[in-house]
Amino acid sequence: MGRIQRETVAEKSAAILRERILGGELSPGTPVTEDAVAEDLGASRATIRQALNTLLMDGLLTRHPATRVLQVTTLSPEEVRDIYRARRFLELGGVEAAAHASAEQLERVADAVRELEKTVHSHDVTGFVQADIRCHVEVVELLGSRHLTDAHRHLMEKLRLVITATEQQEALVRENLKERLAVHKEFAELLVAGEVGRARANLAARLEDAEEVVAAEAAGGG
Amino acid sequence: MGRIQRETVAEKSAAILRERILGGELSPGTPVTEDAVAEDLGASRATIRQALNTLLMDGLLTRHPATRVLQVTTLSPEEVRDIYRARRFLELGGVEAAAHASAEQLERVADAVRELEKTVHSHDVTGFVQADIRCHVEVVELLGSRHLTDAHRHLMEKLRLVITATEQQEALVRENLKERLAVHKEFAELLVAGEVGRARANLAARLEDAEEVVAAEAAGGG
Amino acid sequence: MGRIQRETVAEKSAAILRERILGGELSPGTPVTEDAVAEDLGASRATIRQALNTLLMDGLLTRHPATRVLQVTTLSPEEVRDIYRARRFLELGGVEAAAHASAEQLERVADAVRELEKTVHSHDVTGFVQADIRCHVEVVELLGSRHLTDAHRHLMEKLRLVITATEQQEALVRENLKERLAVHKEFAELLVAGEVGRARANLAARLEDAEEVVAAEAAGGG
Amino acid sequence: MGRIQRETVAEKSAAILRERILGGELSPGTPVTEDAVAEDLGASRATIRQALNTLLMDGLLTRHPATRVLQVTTLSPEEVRDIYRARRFLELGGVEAAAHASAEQLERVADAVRELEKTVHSHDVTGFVQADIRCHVEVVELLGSRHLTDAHRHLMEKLRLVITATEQQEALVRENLKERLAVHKEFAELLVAGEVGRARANLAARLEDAEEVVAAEAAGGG
DNA sequence: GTGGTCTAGACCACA
DNA sequence: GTGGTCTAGACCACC
Repeated sequence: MGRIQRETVAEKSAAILRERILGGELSPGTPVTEDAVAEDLGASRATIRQALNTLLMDGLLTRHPATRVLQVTTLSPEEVRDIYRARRFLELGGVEAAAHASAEQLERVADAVRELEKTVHSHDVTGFVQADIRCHVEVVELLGSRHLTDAHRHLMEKLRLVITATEQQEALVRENLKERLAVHKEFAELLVAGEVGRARANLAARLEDAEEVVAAEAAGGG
Repeated sequence: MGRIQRETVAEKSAAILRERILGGELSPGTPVTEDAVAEDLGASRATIRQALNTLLMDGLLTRHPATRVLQVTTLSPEEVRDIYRARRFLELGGVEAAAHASAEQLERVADAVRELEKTVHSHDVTGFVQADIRCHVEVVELLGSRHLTDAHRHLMEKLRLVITATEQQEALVRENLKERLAVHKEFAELLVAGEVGRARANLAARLEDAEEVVAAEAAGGG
Repeated sequence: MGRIQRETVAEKSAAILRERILGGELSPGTPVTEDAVAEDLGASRATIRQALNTLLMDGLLTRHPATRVLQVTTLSPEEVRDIYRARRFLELGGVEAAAHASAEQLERVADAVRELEKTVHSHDVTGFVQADIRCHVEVVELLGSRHLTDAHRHLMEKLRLVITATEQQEALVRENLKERLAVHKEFAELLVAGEVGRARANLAARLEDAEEVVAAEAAGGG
Repeated sequence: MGRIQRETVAEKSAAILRERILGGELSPGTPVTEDAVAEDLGASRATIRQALNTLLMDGLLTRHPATRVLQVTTLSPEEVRDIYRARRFLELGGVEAAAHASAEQLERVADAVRELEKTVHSHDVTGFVQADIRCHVEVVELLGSRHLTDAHRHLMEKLRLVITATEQQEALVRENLKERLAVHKEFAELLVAGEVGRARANLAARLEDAEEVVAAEAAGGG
């Protein structure tokens, strides 16, 4: 725990930019030039280049084919739906796997939900979103493959591009926070109780709703 | 039509190195230093750095924790099994999805098998391996999500690290080439016929066998 | 070994256009405008301009004096005869030089003929034309000056403008492929045997025949 | 004759630079950057780029393989000898062709020599060099192929890279101007008289001498 | 509509 | 930091 963590300037830069993008500070479509970033972060262009490359491969940045200029990725509705198809497959697969999961594994899902509950009580919307994500991640963990959870984490990150915290959405979220918590709790209970079919239905319904909201957002923003 | 596409020196370098690694020219554990590669490929260190970073993120290179020197990734048996868990999930999921797939989609799987057949007739072992991979890729395509097929492609590439074409293996492969083709053909027929259950069993058995072989190889090589 | 080499978009564009012209895809007289090419190849006008300039200086494109529009060069019969005068001088000079050439050099000519033989056996007409050209190039190589071989290569390329692979010609070529091979083989043997006079006569006759055919073609096509 | 000749800025720029290089104003090895030239000549970089490209293809500029920076070409002694091999072949071939040349054609050679004589009388060294070149060009003209004379002109231009007017050379040239004129006159007379063999010897001797001088110069300069 | 010219801005690579 | 490379978008001139 007390271990020193070396982190290169490039990695730090990438992390900062990632946060800015996913936090909505840099909205989709914004051009991102090496020079500007280098000056802004006070690093050399070569270093920034590396950082941008990381984000490019993560899909957070996209290169304009002609000008080669980088810009914050704009997710098309079609791509959002593709991601949801993938999520559905991975997460529902996780639910299915719950039937053979150890009690310890299931407990981690339940724990994620409890964490979600805390954020509701403290009216912490940002925390809610993170905890919500963790709830989904833990379900995929049930599949027992690091490679699959990595792929899933990647999908979730990409989605954050479009779920950027607009004020309206925040307000909207606040409205139904409790409602959503209830659904999550029900889901966790079903899972622990071994009621795979009903847990599956619960999750599927949630994903379907979310897909529509996010796809609409992507269509509107694009 | 004849659209031109640019490829930077860094991309070219990465592609060359990737081919060397996956082709077994650079075997797992081989240290890879910026200087050496830079001189070898006739590019500057900064450029090579970028290329190596790409491969690092692809998992083809690993950084030695102590010396920070890059080396060709050595897959542990445990990691091989993790990859196979992921493959099993994705590919068997693809089989399941075949029930709702269009005739056109199923045709692509059948086509991949036909291509495999050709390589057997022309005794093209290298081609066989590639066609074999394509057979599996096409099954995952049935899931209809680019993100999932990308993830799968990534897994397959990593596996090539350990399935490197040793002469012994080639000989071994030659032995049972026809046998393996027969299994593939049966699989394709079952899939097209809508016999999901039996197709699933066919594929599951193949994956299980392969996992044991590859995991053993990884244990031996490491 | 695996040294990387860069190729600019302009160079790539020039190469593509050259191939289209020499391959007969763009026939003599066809107008070539910057805009059209730029859009077709997906490059900017400035870049394409550079590529077109290269081809202009190579003589593959000609600028219409009035409209200043570029068009694929149409070789006049007179120009064809000029080229053949030059070829005759260079190639017959090469034959003369064979008297003082090393065995190794002569072997390269013989090798070119052997390559020609292969293409006949495999009924590869395209390959035949290329190998035929190489036979002539190797003779000029005997002169031992890179500048002369460059000039010769340039002539051969220009001729390809009018020897474009029309189907009729292909058929015609197929007819006398073996016959032409025989003459080539005899030539190589004479050369290696040091029979300069007879080798000279052999080559001179071939060039004279070819000149008539090509000049007629140029007269007809123009 | 009174026709208007449009000349693009790029062409003009190329001509100016060519003159600077061949006139020794820019000596071999001097780096030539787009920016500097653009500012110097008052044209845009795109335009200059085109001009530089022309000179690059003419062999007057060379691109440093690593840095891609252009610099005035430095001729190696080996390349000088290659050029002389080519010149020997072309010019001696021209002499040979004199046997079948028209009186009018031979007259042009004689005229070139007369022009040379004038420059000697007016002590015009620069003019002497130009007239000297014309004497050689006219001989190649006897071959009757524009393509060959073009190739020859190209060789002569490249040589001017190393025959740059150093003061010492100028002095040296002044010394033997008359002597060289005498040899030229003898050559023209032999040619007109149909004494091909002796004309050939005359020219061959001159070329051999020149080759040694120039190759030595190239070795010294490099 | 085609070509010639130019500006402005960015990326790419080397050193 | 320098230099090469490329794009985008504009203006003018000519037929």
